[in-house]
Amino acid sequence: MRPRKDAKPRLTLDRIVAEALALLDEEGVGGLTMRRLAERLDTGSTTLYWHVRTKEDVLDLALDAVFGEVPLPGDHDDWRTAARDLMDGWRAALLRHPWSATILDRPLMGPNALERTDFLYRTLSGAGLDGPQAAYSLSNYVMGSVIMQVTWQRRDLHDTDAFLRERAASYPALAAHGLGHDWDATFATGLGYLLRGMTPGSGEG
Amino acid sequence: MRPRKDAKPRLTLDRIVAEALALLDEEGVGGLTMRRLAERLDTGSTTLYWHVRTKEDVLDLALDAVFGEVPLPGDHDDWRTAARDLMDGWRAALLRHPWSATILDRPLMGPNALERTDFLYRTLSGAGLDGPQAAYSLSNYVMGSVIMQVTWQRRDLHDTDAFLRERAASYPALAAHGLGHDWDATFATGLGYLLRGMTPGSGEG
DNA sequence: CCATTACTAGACCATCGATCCGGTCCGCGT
DNA sequence: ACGCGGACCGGATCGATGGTCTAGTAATGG
Repeated sequence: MRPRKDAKPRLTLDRIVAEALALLDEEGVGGLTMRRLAERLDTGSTTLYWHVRTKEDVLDLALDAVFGEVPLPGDHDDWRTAARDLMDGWRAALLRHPWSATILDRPLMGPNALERTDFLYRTLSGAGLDGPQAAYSLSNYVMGSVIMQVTWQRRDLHDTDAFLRERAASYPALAAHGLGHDWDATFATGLGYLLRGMTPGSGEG
Repeated sequence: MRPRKDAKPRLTLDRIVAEALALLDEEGVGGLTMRRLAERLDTGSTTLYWHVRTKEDVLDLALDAVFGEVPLPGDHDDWRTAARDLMDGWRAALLRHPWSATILDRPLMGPNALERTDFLYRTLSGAGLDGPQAAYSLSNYVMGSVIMQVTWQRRDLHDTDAFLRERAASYPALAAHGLGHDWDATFATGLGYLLRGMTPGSGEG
């Protein structure tokens, strides 16, 4: 009836990545297996390996797709505003896909990540700073903040705080303050410290 | 002749953790399997599960052992010096065991980690700062810095820089500067910015 | 019409974390 | 002195995974 058999749309790398992202969003890193991914794409697991060399490739591609969601700041006269916008967007994208925080221990060599890193380099170098040093400072801070936030938000804070209160003798400060707090405010404050500390001209430490 | 049969010393949790740490140091996270760990302890894999609930427990214990290597700073009149010492030791211990950086995406609830976190809380709170906020800012920065350093140092920078130079048109700043740089200096500089920004009295952002 | 390329799938392999079940050794109460 | 129960041990095994082998089928260009 239809011009082609309508059962299966063509399998493409884009479809694989999109489905992997959906699966990761729904079930996290542990839920992504090549079999389940193939099943959701209505194909066999072997077929995936025609488009992809290893599962690591899938993760790399999915992670770079997350970076693709980060908007590149427009033109700013203030480099600090541009950097802050980029870091805020960077963090927001990673937090939208919490699984991504747990696989950040891999080189970010995808085109989306590279494009944003290059933008960061250009912005900071253009302001008279040591580009790599300033860029690493900022992005390291973002990565660490996201990883820690995702890690601790996964826990049931009620149980954790109770655990700490039982050991108040050993950990008085932790028991007193608890572990929950305003992640957004902490991130913004620390980012502000870093940006304020970077003064063009004294580029190197 | 000997009081007991000398073949096998008793298997204890401490021996398991110590051997796991050695195995991780030698072969990384991928090299740690329950079978191989048992083999090195001259026992069967099943036996490990009498002392340990899951493999995750082994990783948690090994990671906390790494934190145990971090020296607690002595008494300082300057809270900034104390915090800097702790963060430097924290970073050094993680870098001594690069595998640890890749499993930092888990709650640090071991006694060694908690003891140091509590020390950090106390130091910062005692200085009139918002303890949790300041502590998270600092430790997030340390975690991110270590993870990124380990991640990028694993790569062959020569190949990576060549890869970038081939794409200099797309990533001009990256191609110009390359990715290698002085990790220690970058870390120290950024940590200085964070510490300088934390002014007691204006504890909250 | 055919052959080459793009693509698909089922069976299969080695390995992993974890468990079942059947043992062995040691300390303690009697 | 004894024996009994819990601490401890290990071979076989389970279900699942990442990845490959082999054998195909659909489309395309000569």
